[in-house]
Amino acid sequence: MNSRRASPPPAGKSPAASPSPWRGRRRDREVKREAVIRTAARAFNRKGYHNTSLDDIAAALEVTKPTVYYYVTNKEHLLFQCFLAGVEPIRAAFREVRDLELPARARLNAVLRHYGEAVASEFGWCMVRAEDQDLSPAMSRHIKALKSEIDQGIRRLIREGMQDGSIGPCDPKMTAFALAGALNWIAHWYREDQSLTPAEIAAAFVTVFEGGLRPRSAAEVAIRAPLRRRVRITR
Amino acid sequence: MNSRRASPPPAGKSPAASPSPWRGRRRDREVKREAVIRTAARAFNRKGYHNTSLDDIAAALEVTKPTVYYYVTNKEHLLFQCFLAGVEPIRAAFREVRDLELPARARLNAVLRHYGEAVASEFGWCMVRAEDQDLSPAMSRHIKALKSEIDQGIRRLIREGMQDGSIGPCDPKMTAFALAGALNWIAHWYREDQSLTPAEIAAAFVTVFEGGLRPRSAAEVAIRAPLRRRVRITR
DNA sequence: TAGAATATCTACTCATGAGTATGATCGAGG
DNA sequence: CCTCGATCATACTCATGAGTAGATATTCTA
Repeated sequence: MNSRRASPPPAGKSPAASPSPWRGRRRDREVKREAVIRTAARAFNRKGYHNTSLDDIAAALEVTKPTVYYYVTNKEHLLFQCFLAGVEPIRAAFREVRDLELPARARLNAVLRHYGEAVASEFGWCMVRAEDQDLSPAMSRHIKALKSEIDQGIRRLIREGMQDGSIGPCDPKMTAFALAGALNWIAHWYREDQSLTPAEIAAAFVTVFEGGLRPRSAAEVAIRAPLRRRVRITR
Repeated sequence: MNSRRASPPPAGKSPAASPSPWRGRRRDREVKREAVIRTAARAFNRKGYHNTSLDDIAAALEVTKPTVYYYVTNKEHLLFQCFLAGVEPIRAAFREVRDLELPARARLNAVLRHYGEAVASEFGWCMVRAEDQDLSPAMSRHIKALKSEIDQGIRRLIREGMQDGSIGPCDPKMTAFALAGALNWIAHWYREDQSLTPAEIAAAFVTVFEGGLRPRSAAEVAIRAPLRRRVRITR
């Protein structure tokens, strides 16, 4: 019922930032394979995994479905590849930061910034939303392991921060969940609201995480707070 | 390829906390309708919207598909009803808190606590994950409006908090996104990790939001921080 | 107790979409 | 310039799952 192939080749529909390496069939295998992944990621991002058919992806690449299958084994692997493309920068961030001579909070912030940018990237949605429900047990395990690695990495940095004093006392597990959750959620709204760049968003979030809601001087609250508001104590 | 239907009626699979009102056919229309919704929510929560067929839901209720259709118009409406069941407590929280004579931060915290509990509830997943991609334009608009209402409510409380001094200066929009995102994400991991009750989680999160990462006295950091860590400045 | 609702089931239709069998075609090396 | 393998398309198969048509059974009411 909906979009199915656009016969006239350059119909000017999707600007297609990368003009797709399918113009004549030279052997740039790897390039094409990556184009498939990226195109799939974009489609998943826009319409969701289950609402995207491999015909859709093929059409976006101006080829047919068997061609797509020539580059990936099946839809599930395709999602998995998108996931990998999404997490890799995050794992890289951990590696980059691992040996820096900085207090743990600074290292954590750096990781979180990269994390946020990754989530706002093309592959962010796939990474964040790759659910075990849609995957075979094997893939599910694999993905879960990678996610867990990241989670543990964050917790470790939090613990280190509590030790070196750069992070206040807190529950590492819950705090890690809160931080990662806030960042993961970017994938849900960034599509609609691109008023900031990924880097700006990541920076803004880190600022929020840093300070929390409480004003710097706790005294100030007591002075100015309870004066206004209509009455009626509910219930 | 994976799990599909359990033929033997009471195979003792899901304990079914509520023993389903289908025992003889008295007219408890509304009760049954709600049972359908709740059962659907549980199924969506466990296997995802797209991996749950109406046959599955019917089987869980020990009836057949047409019976389910007797109570809901279609799958989409079913998801929508689950969504409504999920958001309603949150909207109620805003109403409850609206006229309290408390600093805005306290009111915000109360809302966030209810929010967190709602997300960890049976309907949390449906509420959080009801995507416009899976819904008709009309429903999508409706859901988006409700989500926006909540978002705006949080932003307003943040702004009020900045005015009455109970909340430190920040960007209300980004802060609201961060808070809501962290809470929304609970729906993703609470299924697997139920080591805490929803109330405990909500409380823990609010604590994190309150203080942020920075230690209470900023001075302490400078003293203890930069002493340890192996070398190698990456890149 | 005879309809009239109300509630549920059996047995379909129909569209979609993943995945494939098989054959055409292109481009490069001999 | 001819063959062989790498690419790609046509034209399928097949399972699944949403939604429905048309009984049938049960309860309520007059």
